[in-house]
Amino acid sequence: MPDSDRPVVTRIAPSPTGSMHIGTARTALFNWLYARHYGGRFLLRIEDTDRERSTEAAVQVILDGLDWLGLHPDEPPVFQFARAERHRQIALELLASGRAYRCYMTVDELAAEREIARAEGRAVRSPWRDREPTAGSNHNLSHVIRFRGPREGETVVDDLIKGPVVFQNKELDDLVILRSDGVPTYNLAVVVDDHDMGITHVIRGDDHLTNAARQSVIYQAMGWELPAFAHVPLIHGPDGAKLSKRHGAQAVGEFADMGFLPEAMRNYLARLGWGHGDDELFGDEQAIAWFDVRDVVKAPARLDWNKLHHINNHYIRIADDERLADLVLETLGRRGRTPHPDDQARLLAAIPIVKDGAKTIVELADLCAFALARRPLVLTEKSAALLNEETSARLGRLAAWLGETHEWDAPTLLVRIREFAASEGVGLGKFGGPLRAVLSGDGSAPDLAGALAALGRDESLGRIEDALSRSQ
RNA sequence: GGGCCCUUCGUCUAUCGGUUAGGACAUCAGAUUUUCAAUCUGGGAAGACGGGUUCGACUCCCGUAGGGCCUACCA
Repeated sequence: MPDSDRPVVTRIAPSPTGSMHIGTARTALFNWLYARHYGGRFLLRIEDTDRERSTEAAVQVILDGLDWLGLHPDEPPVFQFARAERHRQIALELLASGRAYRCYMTVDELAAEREIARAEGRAVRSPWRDREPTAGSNHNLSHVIRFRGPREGETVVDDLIKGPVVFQNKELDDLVILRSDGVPTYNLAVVVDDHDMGITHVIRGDDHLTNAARQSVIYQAMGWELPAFAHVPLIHGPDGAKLSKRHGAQAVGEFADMGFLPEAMRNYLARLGWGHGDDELFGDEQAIAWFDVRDVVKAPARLDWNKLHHINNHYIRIADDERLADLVLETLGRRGRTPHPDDQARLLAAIPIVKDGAKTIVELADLCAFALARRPLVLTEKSAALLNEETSARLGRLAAWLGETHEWDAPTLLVRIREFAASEGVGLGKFGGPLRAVLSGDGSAPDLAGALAALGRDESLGRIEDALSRSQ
């Protein structure tokens, strides 16, 4: 149940300062699931008030990332910086009502105070908080506007995941809400935007838990209704440390390039830090029906590549082959491979027989390589070594035997191969290796009958012929 | 330093005072087998530590240890 009568509105609010972290993706997923569960709206806000670090390219990365994941916001994104005037207005309102004050501390003074405050184990204090306003005389001097936070009592963040978290107000410092250059800061902008956008549930990273207290007092000063807060734990690397580049990947785009399917990512990410009994593999409909932020686990979760691979494999198995073929071609294209007109057809024949073993699209592409190779195939040294007088002769007889096969499909071919083995008085092991070698060039072909079926009669027999004529 | 959060198999989790502590991934063993994989069967594997409360604690309370977040005119 939502906590108020207002229709649920959630949002993901990333800052465009680089890549889109997988943790951000999971937070977006949780927001999306929660909104969908209650038939509410899921919004996107780009927090670009840091003019130094925000870039347009990074905005695109976020848009692309959410799009790829299939988490489509219900409204066009709100750009925070574009709303700076509104934020400034609120800052001035706070100033007028005495809930904020001008602070003229210099950078050096602030640094000194910070040091003392730390030594004394208390929050930073500005001497300007209690100074009488001097009728605008020195407003031209460089200064910031600080929020005048309460010094007494406590602020309770009633977090949906962590439960009630109590902060002593005296521990909270008077945060800057308007910089000396007139640009609003994050903590002010978030409150104003979340209020204006009608956000009912702020579901965000654990790292904002303390901010929730600071922001709560601003909501109160403005007389605005507080949203419900839910702080989800961060995602850590396999070693328990904060997820970073050295763990293999941390950006959504990297997972896409590695060949993970978006639906697999959604399933995995949903399962990471949240669960519904013993259910492991489930689709969006089920996730939406089952999801509740209150069930999100309190502890940070580690990224587990094995499980991600396993889930991805599951979704590759049930994925449409044409879609997989397109994805394989895309992957191959990124590697600089020149496409051929019949690639699509060859892939559609090969994918069904190899997809079960593919953990990623990149692996799937590798497994399909044998089907895409063009005649005459170049045999690796290892493959060529499998062809001697005896095996070549046998392959020749096999080719002739297969040539008489009318039904060119895997089950029939398997029977034919077995019959051939019997007629030769040997086991499949005697010619399986050489056959695989000439069919694939590098011995990477899958199941023999399947490979023959995927390649088709002409291509299969042609490859055998090519190899035999060359080894002579 | 201060404030706050967290702690069940290697990993993700179930349990929400009474269970042989369950499942999944990984792992190990066996089966199958034309390489690899896949598949099937089976096994091992956990309540950080120390105190309470209780007839009874993984579940509640306190402490310790360890990990994390915040402590910016970043978000």
